[in-house]
This record gives sequence, C-alpha cells and structure tokens, in this order.
Amino acid sequence: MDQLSATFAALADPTRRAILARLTEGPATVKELSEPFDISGPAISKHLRVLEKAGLITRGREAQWRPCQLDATPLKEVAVWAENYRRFWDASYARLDALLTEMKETEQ
Amino acid sequence: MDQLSATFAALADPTRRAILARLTEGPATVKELSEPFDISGPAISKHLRVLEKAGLITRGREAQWRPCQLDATPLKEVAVWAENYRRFWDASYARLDALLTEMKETEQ
DNA sequence: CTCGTACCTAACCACTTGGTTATCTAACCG
DNA sequence: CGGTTAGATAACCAAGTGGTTAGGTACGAG
Repeated sequence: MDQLSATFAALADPTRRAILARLTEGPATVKELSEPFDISGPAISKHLRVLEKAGLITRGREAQWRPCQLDATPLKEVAVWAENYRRFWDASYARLDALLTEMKETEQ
Repeated sequence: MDQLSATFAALADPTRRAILARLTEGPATVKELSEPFDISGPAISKHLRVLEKAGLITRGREAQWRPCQLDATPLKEVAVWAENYRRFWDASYARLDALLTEMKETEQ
C-alpha cells in the first residue's frame, strides 16, 4: 500500500481523526487517548497502530507509558493532493482557469 | 458513515483516485474509465458506486451509456480538514502560531 | 427481430477491518 | 515479594472490501 492510500485509509475512521485532533493539544498516553471513547483498550491499540503505520503519529517509551505524538507530515501530502482539485470546486478559481486556457489559445 | 469518512474511504483506493484524475479531463463512460485498468467491468462498477455514494461523481444516462462526471465538492471538505493541521507540518506557520499564542497570553 | 455493445446485479471468494474478551509483559508502589 | 496499572498480543467474530464469473437489461444497428 502506497503512502497516500495508507493516509487516506487511516483518516477514514472518525475515532482515528478524533485521536489526531486530541494530539494537536500535545502528546498523550494510550489511556488518555482512550478516555473519550466507549471502546476497549485493544481497539485503541489497533487504531494507534494504523496511525503509526501511516506515519501520522510517533510513539515514545516512558516507564510503563507509551506516549503518542502527532506527526502531520503525511497530511501535507493530503492537502497538496486535494488542492489539485480546487479549480473543480472553487468557482472563481475555475473562471481564472478558463481565462488562462483562453489566453493560451489566443496565443497560438 | 459520515460524509468525511466516506470521502476518505473512497480516496483510499489508488484505482478510484486514478478515475477521479481521469475525470478532471472531462466526463467519460464506464468503458472509457475502465480502459487503463486490468480489472473487470463489475470491479469498475463497484468503484464507481463507491465514488457516487461519496458524492465525488455524478452519473447521467445517455442511451446505453452512463457517463460519469467529477463532483469535487467533497474534496473541498478534505482540503479544509487538512488545512487545520497546516501549523503542524509548516514550520513558518508554526512560528506564527506560537507568536499569536504569546501575544494572546501577554494580552491578559 | 436479432445481434452486439454497454452496463448492471447476483453470487461467490479471500482478505481486511473494527470490535470483543482473555491473557501476557513491563514497570511502578508498598 | 505481591499488587496495581499501562499497554500489547492472541484468538475470535461480524461486517466490509476488492476482486472474480455468470447472467440479465437496455439500447442502437442492420
């Protein structure tokens, strides 16, 4: 699985997006991350492994805690990818696009 | 499944992203979309249904053809979502963020 | 009407996913 | 040492995914 696919797949789950949102406030332990959710510890562990494999979090080791930290680098790729479609949702961008196309045509 | 999750899930497959990329060049029939891939028609149909359910394409009806057209609206939500994490990958944005936080603190 | 083309649905298969419970390791605390 | 806490792993299950083949529908051409 390529990097972008892994990132999109990781982001497809609301629980994992919520975990990422929580990590914007700073590092957290597995226990802390699991607090807001009504699911078991192992389920959280699985989500964290998916996030880790996608490169969205990094994990440390402090005594019996394994603190998680956000790594947003893959999200930059997501933003860049999505931006390539901006002209298809942004009307003003679409007009600019059409104008540039027209200019290119009259040029020839 | 919420809209954003459906969109991310749809984008997690490279074949579906390739279909979207093809559709930026204009509408296409199912046959045309399946050409570049070495998979069966029904497999393409399934991908198109996923994209349709995610609101990423719309489908028409022209005789025996079912032309597909890109609808990038959900991608705007993706871009907006990702942009919220910009300060975590963009160093200069992070410095600006820190500065604003500092200003807010001294304000009080 | 018949044939070919475009496309869909149905049924099936292997694999993955998101969850569970039960069990294990590792570290701190008395 | 023994007990508690944090967390991972294993085994299992139901549901979903991505693919297949077979067969059906709808339309245009001859």
